[in-house]
Amino acid sequence: MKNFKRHTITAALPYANGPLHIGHIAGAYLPADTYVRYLRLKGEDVVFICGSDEHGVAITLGAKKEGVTPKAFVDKYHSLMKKAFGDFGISFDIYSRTSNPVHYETAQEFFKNIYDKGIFLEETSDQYYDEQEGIFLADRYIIGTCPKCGNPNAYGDQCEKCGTSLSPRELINPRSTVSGKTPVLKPTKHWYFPLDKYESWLKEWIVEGHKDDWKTNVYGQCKSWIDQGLQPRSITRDLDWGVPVPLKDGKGKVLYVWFDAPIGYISATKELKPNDWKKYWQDPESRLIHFIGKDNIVFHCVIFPSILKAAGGYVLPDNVPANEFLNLEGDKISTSRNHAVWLHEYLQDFPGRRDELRYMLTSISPETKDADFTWKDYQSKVNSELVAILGNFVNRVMVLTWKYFDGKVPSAHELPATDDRRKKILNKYNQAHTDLNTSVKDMIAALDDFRFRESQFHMMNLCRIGNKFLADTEPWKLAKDDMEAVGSILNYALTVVGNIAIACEPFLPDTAKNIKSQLNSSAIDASWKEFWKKQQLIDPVPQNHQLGKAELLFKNIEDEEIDKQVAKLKKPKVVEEQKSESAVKPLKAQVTIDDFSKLDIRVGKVLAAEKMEKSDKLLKLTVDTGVDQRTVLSGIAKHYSPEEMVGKQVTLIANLAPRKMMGIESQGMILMAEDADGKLRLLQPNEVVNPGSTVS
RNA sequence: GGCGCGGUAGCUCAGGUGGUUAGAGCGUUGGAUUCAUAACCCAAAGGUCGGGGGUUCAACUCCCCCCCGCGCUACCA
Repeated sequence: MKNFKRHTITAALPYANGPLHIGHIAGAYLPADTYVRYLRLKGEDVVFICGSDEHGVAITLGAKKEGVTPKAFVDKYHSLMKKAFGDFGISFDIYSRTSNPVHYETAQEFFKNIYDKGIFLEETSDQYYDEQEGIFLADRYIIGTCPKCGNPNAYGDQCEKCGTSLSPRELINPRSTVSGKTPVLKPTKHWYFPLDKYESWLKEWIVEGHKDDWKTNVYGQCKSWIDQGLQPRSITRDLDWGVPVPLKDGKGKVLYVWFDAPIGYISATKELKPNDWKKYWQDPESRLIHFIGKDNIVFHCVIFPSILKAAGGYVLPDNVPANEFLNLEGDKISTSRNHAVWLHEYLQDFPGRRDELRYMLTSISPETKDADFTWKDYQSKVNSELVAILGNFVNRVMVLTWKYFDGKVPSAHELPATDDRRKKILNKYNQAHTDLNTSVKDMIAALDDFRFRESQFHMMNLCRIGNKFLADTEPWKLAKDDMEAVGSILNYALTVVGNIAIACEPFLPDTAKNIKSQLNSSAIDASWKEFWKKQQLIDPVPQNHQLGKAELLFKNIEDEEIDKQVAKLKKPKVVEEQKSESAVKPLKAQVTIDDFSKLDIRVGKVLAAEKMEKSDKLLKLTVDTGVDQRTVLSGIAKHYSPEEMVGKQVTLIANLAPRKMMGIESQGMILMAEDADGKLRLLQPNEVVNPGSTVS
């Protein structure tokens, strides 16, 4: 690997519309924090950058639903997340936010820079504008009469009845679905970033250049994207919340959120280092690493680097160690179903147990595939690894030293004396020493390679070897007649404890501190960073040094504690205010009873059902509508199997214009309820009725 | 459906460019031990390496087909 002078480490900017859960932590922030702590311990020059991503439509909608301004909305979640990160001990050098003035300036400069180079494409088009709401309307927020078939409720992008794809301007009598008013046509200009022009460069840089050093999941995802062909991406929006487009004709427009968000890394660095931020982003000897979840791969590997490239003079990410996802008790983590372990709640329920969560999340880190967090597993990891292996080892060494030497580090005597017992001790010592140094090297090699799970395992090996060393040498037996040997053994055991205190710091910072304080190390640990340079055991505790009192590092997690957590998941709490509200869609424009009565809604019975060829979502249903039997296609394949649909009563719109999908005509539409998760459930009468019964 | 990433002991995972009895930790069982939070140490049992073909003297490792999980993408009227 190239030798870099400094490191710029970023962790994905979390979106400021909800609290953090363990999936976020395991995906990006914990690995990033572990890596950064490691770099700092090595004495590297490193900045660790993060902040809240606070722009985008989702924020404005969320704010609207809570009846607050976007600013107030993001303020709330920004401080919530910042506090949770702080409480958990993620050691950002700065946790900033994209609503900061510095960020506005930076993002605008970026835009201007690329704009001035003439790289952007500009396109002006007439778009409908809702004068009452003062907003431009996206195509699907406009309805009107279809020019082809006369359907009065065709959407701006497509008519449901005849299936023709439309543009909003073809509609007769367009209406805004937001206000119900007639929108007016206004020209609006947008800017596009020509990603396609960077295709060959991306191929060279990623497909060829990072074939071997990027993770397979990351590389594969990028290659797939690039191979599919890239297209210009619009990077501006008609919106009043965000970074204003810094051009004369950019009034009322903001930078699209994915354009401004990654620039947030740079603005945050500026905020942190106003005078020399540039070297972290522009000096080729700076190593840029993005820690993200897999949902962010293309932005960080393809789009943002292209933007950096266009801006010119910026370093590109050297690596993007993206993690897969974390599941919880066998299910996807879901905010709306409250199927999640919220970071702030964990910290409340398990005070003083930050390292336990770190340990658990690292040991199941979704580095190569989705992982599953279970509370039972958490308990087992804490009890049988942290308590039994690490905590126990440190404790028994401390207790032995106090017992035999009043807590003073005994001297190491030359042991290879004549008798066999001492020879055996020397053998065991040599064995342990070799194994320990191997583990240290393995641990550090894995850290360099972003393999944190494995690295942490090697760290724990130090404790395993330590335990074995004690069991092999049995100092408590020697105490009867060979205190010199006991002293040598404990001297070495304390050396191991000291090295563990150093080695565990990237993974378990609180534990490191705790062990150090038990070793009473404040006066002696100045040279301990040598460990990271030499990549081998150092001699951290001098003889005669007075130790502090022994204290247990970890407590066992009792069954009741995890039972409580599991129960909490099973019984989703009476959903919290803003969470449920933000999941509910806004009301559509008012209709009259006449509008409603045009619909022929009736109950039918499913006679047959089969999967559509080549489709993941569509089921082909044969429905008895009372008046006929017909074929209806429905996008419910993810939610219902063909078998369970047969015989079911369904509600359908029977007079909807037929529509061809995947080569087959659908004659009607099955009504479904969709919850916040996107989960679909059939709408049925609560008692069986005759097929053909109408709904009104 | 297309593309990408995975599918190895009960659980979490290792297994460059194919080569003797497929490994580790945790769990389980048995033993030993008492310095230690019934912890530690030793040992054993546990896998037709998702399924089926093929290439090869030899495949977990290469090729083809299929199944399952996850993600991106198209069809959800």
